[in-house]
Amino acid sequence: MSDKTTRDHIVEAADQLFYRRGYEHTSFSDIADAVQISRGNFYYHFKSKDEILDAVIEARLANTRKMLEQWEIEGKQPVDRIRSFIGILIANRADIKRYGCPVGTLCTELAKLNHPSQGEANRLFTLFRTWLRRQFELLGRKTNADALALHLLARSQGIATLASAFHDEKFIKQEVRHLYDWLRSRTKSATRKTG
Amino acid sequence: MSDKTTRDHIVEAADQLFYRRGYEHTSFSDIADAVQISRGNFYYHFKSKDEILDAVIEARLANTRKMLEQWEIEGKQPVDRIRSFIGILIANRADIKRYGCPVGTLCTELAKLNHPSQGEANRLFTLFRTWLRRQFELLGRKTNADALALHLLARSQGIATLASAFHDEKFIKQEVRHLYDWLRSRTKSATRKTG
DNA sequence: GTCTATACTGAGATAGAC
DNA sequence: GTCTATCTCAGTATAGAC
Repeated sequence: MSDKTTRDHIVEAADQLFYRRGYEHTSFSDIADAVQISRGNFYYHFKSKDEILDAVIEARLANTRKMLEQWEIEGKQPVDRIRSFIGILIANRADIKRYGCPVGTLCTELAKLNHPSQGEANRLFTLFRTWLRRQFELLGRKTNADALALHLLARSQGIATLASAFHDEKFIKQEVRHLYDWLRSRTKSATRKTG
Repeated sequence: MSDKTTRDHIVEAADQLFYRRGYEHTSFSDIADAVQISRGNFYYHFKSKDEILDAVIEARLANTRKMLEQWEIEGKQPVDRIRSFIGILIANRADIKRYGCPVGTLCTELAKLNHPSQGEANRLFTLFRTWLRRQFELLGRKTNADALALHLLARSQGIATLASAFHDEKFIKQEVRHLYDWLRSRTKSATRKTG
């Protein structure tokens, strides 16, 4: 565990800071303080701040893939797996209340900056979307699995945004209950509408 | 109409730019270019960039109040008024696809910056929340009117975030249909659950 | 690999002429 | 009220010693 390279430490610290303060608002000094290295030393590991961002996105993609695989192992039934997804809102509620969703807020920021790595960041959303779609397909929702996946993603994003604005954890719990209800109603053999 | 002061022009241009590029990423030069004045001239009208932000938020609050009043005049029934709210997702879909929701993205950004005007910006959310709550109360949903208001706000935010990430207007229309369905189901005398 | 020193840029902000 | 000139500072990035 302690055989992490300096590079790994930089990426880890940057990941945290980009989440909490935003990409643009995080300076090299901020990261340097966190990793306890000098500012100059960065450029041995990365050519620019943008390269750090790309490394952070890459790391998040890898971690997300691992998490999704784990959920797939733990949950035999697709419903259980989707419940795992919904569950992160509860598990991470303290962070979400303070900083919002790491995926949503990063994509939103990069969009405003018109940043070249927008596409890379959006792959995080696509990862969840594809995975959720597959679970809904396994549930027998072949025709609208993608719509259901997007719907669930959107609901989660909205919950994160409002929870952060109003600093309200109770709201997260309230909405998560509704999401579980919604999932149940989509699980019953009834072939009703998407949302 | 053309008796707008320079101050008004600054606030208007800043409003647009803060929405499209974000607050931090917008520089005085950007605003100066848009308004066609020199950078130095700003400080006759505002003491700092933060003061421009406050003026922008103030303007948005005023515009929002006007809009809500208008919806209240146009829609005799509370359901129609709530439908007006949902309708902005369609009316502004082109902007939402590119820049997300002006309220949500501003509040999210200020939260990350830990900016002193966070509270002011959040009043925009509160404005909608209170107004929606009143409409749901008029609908006879006394006990959970606030939860319904928050739920609708969250759904809208999620739609805006995903539409922006995936650059997908069709998704907005799809989800808006579901929102109208949801509203219909909350309108029937049935006293079911919130979401 | 890591450091210090430094260059360069763009940002917010001020002073003072007109 | 609006301008130009300038200040200060923080940010990214580079050079070169160790």
